Amino acid sequence: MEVKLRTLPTQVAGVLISRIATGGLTGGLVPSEQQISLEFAVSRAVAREALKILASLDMVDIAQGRRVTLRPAAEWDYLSPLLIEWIPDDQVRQLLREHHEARQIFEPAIAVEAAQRLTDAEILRLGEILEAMHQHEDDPEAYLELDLEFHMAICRATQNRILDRFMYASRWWQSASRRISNQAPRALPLATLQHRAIYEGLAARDPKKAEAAMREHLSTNMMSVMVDEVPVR
Amino acid sequence: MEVKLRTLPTQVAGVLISRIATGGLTGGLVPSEQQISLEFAVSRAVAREALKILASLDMVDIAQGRRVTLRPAAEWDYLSPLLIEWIPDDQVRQLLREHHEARQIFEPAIAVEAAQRLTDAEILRLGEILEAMHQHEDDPEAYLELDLEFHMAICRATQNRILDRFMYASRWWQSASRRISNQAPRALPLATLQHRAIYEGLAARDPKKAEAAMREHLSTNMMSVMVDEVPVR
DNA sequence: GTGCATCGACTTGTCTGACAAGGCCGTGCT
DNA sequence: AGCACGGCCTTGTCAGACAAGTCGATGCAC
Repeated sequence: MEVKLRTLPTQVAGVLISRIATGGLTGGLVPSEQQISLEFAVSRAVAREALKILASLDMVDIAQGRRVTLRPAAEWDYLSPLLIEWIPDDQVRQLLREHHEARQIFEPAIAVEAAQRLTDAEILRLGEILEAMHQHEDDPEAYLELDLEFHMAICRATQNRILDRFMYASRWWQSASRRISNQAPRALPLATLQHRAIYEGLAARDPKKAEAAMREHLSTNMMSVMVDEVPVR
Repeated sequence: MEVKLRTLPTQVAGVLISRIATGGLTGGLVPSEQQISLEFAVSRAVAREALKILASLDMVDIAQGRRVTLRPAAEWDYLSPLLIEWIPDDQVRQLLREHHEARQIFEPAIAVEAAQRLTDAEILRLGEILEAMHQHEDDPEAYLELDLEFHMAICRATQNRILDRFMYASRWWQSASRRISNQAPRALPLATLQHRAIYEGLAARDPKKAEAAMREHLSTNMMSVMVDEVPVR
């Protein structure tokens, strides 16, 4: 019995991604639609969609008449789960650190903005999520979902769609980061305490307090993320 | 004579985007591949690719058997030029402000990180760009390119691919923002002065000085971006 | 009446083959 | 040496077909 996990183009794109990311391209050339079609025994339509996926990750350029060209690795979309899934573990580990550094930059700033703008309804909602987190401290997966929702809700309260987009686009890294830090002993109850501190700063509409609580929370997570022994996925 | 500006799927996607963004969908339902194919007189393959584009903007969900469903507007990719191009001007104007706010958060932080990490070669390169900017103060388009390159180079120096991605992904907004602020009288020579200050902070590897110069630069730009009369594109 | 299985209509996924349109490069002419 | 042309390869678009999955309505059994 065969389980169909993904569509064909996604699978093909995955192989191409890993081949590109590890430098396994014949002559450094991205294969053409026809070459892909032949090698993977799929129709040209599927090969075509696979290449479109690579293009959407900013990994290649596609133009009529010209063959598909590789783009600089510095510009690839390292926020996409599909890309992350197919690059080597050590790169993922390093990216995880980089993401955490980025998070330390904008999450405290987001807390500051949110503290100045959030509505009573949003405060109420945060309180609910916080309570639910407390209730689910024995269920890591449920806790993780609530944790993400908590941080997203704060970001949403900034009324800034650009910040929101950054946050949303990086949610794979947010999940990965928490999955790791939640492995520490008594991590969940401690996290609840820290989230409560953030909540209180926000509920008091005190930017400084919210920011400080957020920094405190992030520095706890950092320790887990920096450890090399933990599997990244 | 007809000029072909874009591929067919892109054009169709554009119309669908504007229809979705302005609430002009019949019954709130995203049309199916066949409906699109009939309405726009294109093949199903083109209709299909158009929908894939919408999906890549996080505007819709696609799954076999189910018809295409609309996703919440809060999660759309407001960094994509294609999406921006097809939403109303007042939204673009508002998003421009939001982008500037986001920029005020991470660009100073990037300056801090860069000041601690950049190599001699990178300092040299920044100096070259700065000099080129000075030379092109009478050519707004060329100046804009150099300006973007200057800021990208600083971000690149942080050695953080997540930050880099944010910066790269938001380059449409970076361009738009500068195109506006460069309309002010004597904007370019003033900008060169401010960039020189940033450069000097970085070259001295002085995080505080680089950060302060960056903030100064951003606050000048802010004034232009906040003015309502200037066309956003 | 309620619950469930079945069927049919509709949707997206994949395949095949064909031609159009555009870019690249070597040939051969000037 | 330079340029125009033409073949070859590439991506873009079209058409029609069948597979596979979802959803709701129908109708049967209880």
